[in-house]
Amino acid sequence: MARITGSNGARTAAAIRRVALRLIYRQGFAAMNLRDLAAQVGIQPSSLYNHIVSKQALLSDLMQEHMTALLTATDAAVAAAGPVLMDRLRAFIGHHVLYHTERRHEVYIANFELRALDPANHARIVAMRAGYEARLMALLREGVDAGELDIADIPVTAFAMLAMLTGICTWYRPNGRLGKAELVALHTELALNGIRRR
Amino acid sequence: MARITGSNGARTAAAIRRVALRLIYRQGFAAMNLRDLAAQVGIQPSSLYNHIVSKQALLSDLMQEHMTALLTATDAAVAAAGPVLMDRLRAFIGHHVLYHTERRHEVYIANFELRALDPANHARIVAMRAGYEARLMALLREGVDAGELDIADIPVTAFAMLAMLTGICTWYRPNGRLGKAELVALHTELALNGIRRR
Amino acid sequence: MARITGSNGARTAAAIRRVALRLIYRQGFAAMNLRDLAAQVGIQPSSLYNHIVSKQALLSDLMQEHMTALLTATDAAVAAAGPVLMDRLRAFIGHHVLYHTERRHEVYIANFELRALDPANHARIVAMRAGYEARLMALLREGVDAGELDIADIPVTAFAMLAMLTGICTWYRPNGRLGKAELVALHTELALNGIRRR
Amino acid sequence: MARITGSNGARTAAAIRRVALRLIYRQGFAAMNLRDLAAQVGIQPSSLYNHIVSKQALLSDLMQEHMTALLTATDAAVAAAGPVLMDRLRAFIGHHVLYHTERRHEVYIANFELRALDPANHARIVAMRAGYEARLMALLREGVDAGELDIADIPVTAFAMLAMLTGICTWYRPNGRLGKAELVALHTELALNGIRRR
DNA sequence: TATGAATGAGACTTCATTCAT
DNA sequence: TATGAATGAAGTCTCATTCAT
Repeated sequence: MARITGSNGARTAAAIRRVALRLIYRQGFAAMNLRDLAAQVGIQPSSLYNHIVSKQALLSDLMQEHMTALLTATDAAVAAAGPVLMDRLRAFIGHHVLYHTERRHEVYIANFELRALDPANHARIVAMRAGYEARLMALLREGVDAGELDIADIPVTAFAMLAMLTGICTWYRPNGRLGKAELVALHTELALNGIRRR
Repeated sequence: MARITGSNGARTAAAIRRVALRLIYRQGFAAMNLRDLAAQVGIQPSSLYNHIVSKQALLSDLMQEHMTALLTATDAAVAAAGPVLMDRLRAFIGHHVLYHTERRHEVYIANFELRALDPANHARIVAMRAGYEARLMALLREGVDAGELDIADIPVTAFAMLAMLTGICTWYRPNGRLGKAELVALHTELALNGIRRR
Repeated sequence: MARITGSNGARTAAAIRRVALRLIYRQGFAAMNLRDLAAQVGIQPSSLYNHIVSKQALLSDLMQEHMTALLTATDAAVAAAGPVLMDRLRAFIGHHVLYHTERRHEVYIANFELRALDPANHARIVAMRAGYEARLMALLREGVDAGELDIADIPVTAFAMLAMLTGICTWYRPNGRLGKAELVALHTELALNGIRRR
Repeated sequence: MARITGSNGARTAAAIRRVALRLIYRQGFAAMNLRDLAAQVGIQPSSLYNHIVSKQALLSDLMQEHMTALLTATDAAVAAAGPVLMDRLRAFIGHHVLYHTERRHEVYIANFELRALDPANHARIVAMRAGYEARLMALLREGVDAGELDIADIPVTAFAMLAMLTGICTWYRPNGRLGKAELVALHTELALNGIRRR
């Protein structure tokens, strides 16, 4: 009967986010319904509203948290790689691959549920996404300027690289044939081979 | 309001498919509703059912038609490229890029609405998709066996290439900065550079 | 190609009535739909309207034809029984049982779909039904007056007899355990035993 | 429009069942719609689903409750009649008549909406109904074996008796010409006269 | 914080019917 | 006489959300 003060609420909120990520990933935001979400959390639908403002706000929060975390973690990984350009580019790619296997639900949602956001939220998330793409484009430009990369069109190349690297989260399964290290190695080579000056 | 005298069933059916592709592409299948579809076609919602069996069957039909067309057109393009392996691989890539710019609605839907299919339809479409991937993998294997390609993991590479090339249809707009020929050239190089023996 | 002039239409109309009786009997008037009716007749739903005025009119026609036929046949059977009261009563009962096994679809519908009729049709059919009940009540009264029957309440007894005898069409099946003659004999005794002076 | 403060779930559920019985009795299950049901209960159609699973489940529940109540009450009435066979038979008949006047909506529905049940529910209700018929047949057999009844065919006679006694609920009105006691007396005599050894 | 009951909007779909051909 | 295509009304049911308790 005694409730662990101050902990149940937070635990419920966390469960809601966790289950929501899974459901939106599997079914899509529009197809996910709050009944199922509540049921899998173990509460009644009306109780969700003690933890979320609305279905739309839940999506927007999940996306924003994800984008913030992605940008922060990416910057840290690149910064930790030191000053050498190719090290930083490898760090970006490696981190992207790892992040996209470890948090593929968030990633998938952030990529494919943008259209479900209402205009205000949409603008905010798209801006953060553009920031991520801009970081890659800056690295590519640096490499071109330094004569280490051979790239005909930086934006198209950046999009192509991101599409390739992001595609992982549509088929990756944690217990699949390949380990994370192998995935990182394979994709780093595929990506860099495509652009390295030779 | 006004009934179009001499209205043509085939024309209506085609309009339904055309509008449905656009709406599903923009909003997603779950978020699209038949009211809007009917309105944009210029008929009443109930009239849709003179041409479709159900919303689900409409999706499944659109996907199946697309996959059939894609496989047929791909096979023709590759066959037309002659016997040389690298010509056929270039033909596959080039055709993929062109097809994915010209029919990006169908492509996008076929890639991202699989989860909206009911189990029977899902299995059917996934099998056709696997056929498409198998065609690329066969070309890659041929190239490896002939010593022209250097590929560490054929399935992963095939998925990566397809993800990269398919990504185009998420950002391509018909009147954008780049023409189709440039897109084809850029992506062919990016893809082949990643795997060519050097 | 050559059509048997003047016969197809009539044949279709007859088929509609035949199928309608079966469907209404099985599913009820409200649950029967014209799509199924048309399909079982082998035409398109819109073609039904070359033969019927409306779903409601079809029901009303079927009922009215049935009631007319029932009244006519009953009168003939009773008249053929000669002048003796008990012969006429037996004729009424026997005819009722036979008719209710042979045309149980019509009978069932006429008894249980009255509420589906619109007011005008309802009044017409109820009046004919009352005529049928009145014929039985007249026979019972004659029997009471002649001292051959012992009946406490003629209307209630008439209703009870009719309910009992009509009940047959809820369970009778043409190839069942009992033949028609046995059914007639059994029910005649049950009915008469209940009211015969002793 | 006004929301009834402190509204009571149990009360609403009971109202739904009460109104549903009346509407199904009057119009038939297929012709009854949930809009009308909700309106007569005083709630919105969607609110019905806080209390029922589906229209079909509502019907099935109503029937099942009725059959359970009928069987229980019948067994109690017969048991209370003591050991004498004819007393028990009279108790069965008398109870049937009373029950069929007092709960004629339920009775009528249980008799004439069987076809509206889906297969699983249909089988369940038909089995309970067969149990009721079996109770009467057992009494009749006992009477025949004891030499008190003269019955040519027990099943047919049971069906005929039940049809006769059940017919009451098609015409009985609470404030009609006859009181319940008279109805019981009249029908008991009609039924027993038909089968009593003489 | 959790819930049961209610809501209004709207979803897909069915239906009887019409009408030009 | 038959049909394909259209219609408007209506049907059951789902959904996100609210609110008193």
